[in-house]
Amino acid sequence: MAQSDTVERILDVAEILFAEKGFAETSLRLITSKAQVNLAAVNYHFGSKKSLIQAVFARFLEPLCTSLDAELVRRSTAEQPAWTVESLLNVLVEQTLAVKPRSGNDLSIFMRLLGLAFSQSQGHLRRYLNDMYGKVFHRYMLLLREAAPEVQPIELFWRVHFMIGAAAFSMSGIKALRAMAETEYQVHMNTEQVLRLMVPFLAAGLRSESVIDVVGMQPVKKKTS
Amino acid sequence: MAQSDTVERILDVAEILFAEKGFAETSLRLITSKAQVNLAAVNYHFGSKKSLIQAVFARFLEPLCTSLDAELVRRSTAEQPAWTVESLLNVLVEQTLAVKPRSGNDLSIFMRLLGLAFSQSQGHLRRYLNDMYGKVFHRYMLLLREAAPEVQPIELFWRVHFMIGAAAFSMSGIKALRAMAETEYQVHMNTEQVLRLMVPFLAAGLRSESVIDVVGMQPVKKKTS
DNA sequence: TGTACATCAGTGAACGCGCGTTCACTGATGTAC
DNA sequence: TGTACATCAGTGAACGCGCGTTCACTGATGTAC
Repeated sequence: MAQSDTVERILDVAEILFAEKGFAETSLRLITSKAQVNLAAVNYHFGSKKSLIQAVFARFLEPLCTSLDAELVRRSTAEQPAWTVESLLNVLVEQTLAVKPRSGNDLSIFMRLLGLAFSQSQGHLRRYLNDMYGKVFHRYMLLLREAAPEVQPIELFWRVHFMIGAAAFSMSGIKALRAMAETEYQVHMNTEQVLRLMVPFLAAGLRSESVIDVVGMQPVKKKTS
Repeated sequence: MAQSDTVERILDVAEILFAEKGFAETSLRLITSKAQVNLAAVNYHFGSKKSLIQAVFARFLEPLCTSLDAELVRRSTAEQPAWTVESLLNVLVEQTLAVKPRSGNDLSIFMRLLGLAFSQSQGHLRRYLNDMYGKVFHRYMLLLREAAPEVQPIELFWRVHFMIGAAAFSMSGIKALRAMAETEYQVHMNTEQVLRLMVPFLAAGLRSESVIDVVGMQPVKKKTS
């Protein structure tokens, strides 16, 4: 066995199984047996199960965030038409699609993992992702805010999370949903097409008229007042 | 101890803990010790951990689905203005809010549980929920289709799932998200306000202009051709 | 009214199991002299 | 070129632990005669 082909094999299998079953429900024994690797190898190479989870995320988020960040900077400094909500959504879709081709792994695995990162209560993971990729997310949020100045920042904050939810959820269940759509409407769609279907839905939602003043909010009380 | 006050105590505690930590991460030992109840009592009263999970859902979904269904029927048969996308979303929000006041439990617990139901891979739970509450969901889908006739059925199918995702995801992470919003914008919002914030976002997305012809689809090939 | 039995909520202790992790060890490869 | 040692990926077996579940049992209450 060539040097440390083991590490890749563990990551490949772990990625698929985590996406399929979640973190707590996927045991190291299952991962290592499917990867045809010794049980102790995970702790040898990664140190712990937690670190393995982080490594799985790093492997696909690192290139995505790097290239997304570069593209945001490039098109912001170039003399180009200003960002619109649509163009911001589109650049996200394009960069996600561009990162995809590693092994035979499907785009939907990435999306499902992203969804899990938020919904499973892995505190360590949320902290890790925020430390590593918070900067890109923040830049994206700023651009989005400029592109939709009529929406109040806090409402935009929530809308972005509605958007993440729509994406993570649909993508995470995309296999089952596609099957349902096929039997019911006799039409086949791939993951990329579903992703593109999301753009106008989300753009319209993000730009829709503000209701935050109707809903009402209380300012946070200061501790010393 | 009066007869079977135990059952309620277990459900109360389980509901909170499941919402907080997820199903796999919440042990029966933790539930029974917090409920000050014997460990074996869960299996005595519910039969298994799976059944306890289902019982937790049944206790709050049963009244919600019953009253939602009744309200849909009532307003469909009454001589009322036809359903709009907004009024359909609003009736869902209203019925959810109306069910809330049982013990001191927060609305966000219900919402977080709903989110978990989709995102944790509990196959038995998804099957159970579909069996019990699939009928109401189907009725709701039909009304939505009538309210947005300009959107092609298959695109509406996907958009409804974008919508479910947005709701399930934001609600399942609502505690963390609210904390972020508070530190960043110095504004406190409760679950009800977030829920109402979702309505215009989703309505605009659902009604947005169709792009399905641009995205392109292949008709499903018949097996014999 | 008194006795024998049935029912049933609840208990305490133990069961076997699968988990993440640890550790002493192997065996191949590289390096120093 | 040969020997001694270091490095390091990988291994096999065991560790202790917490888990869901089981089971024989208790003790209070209800019922039949």
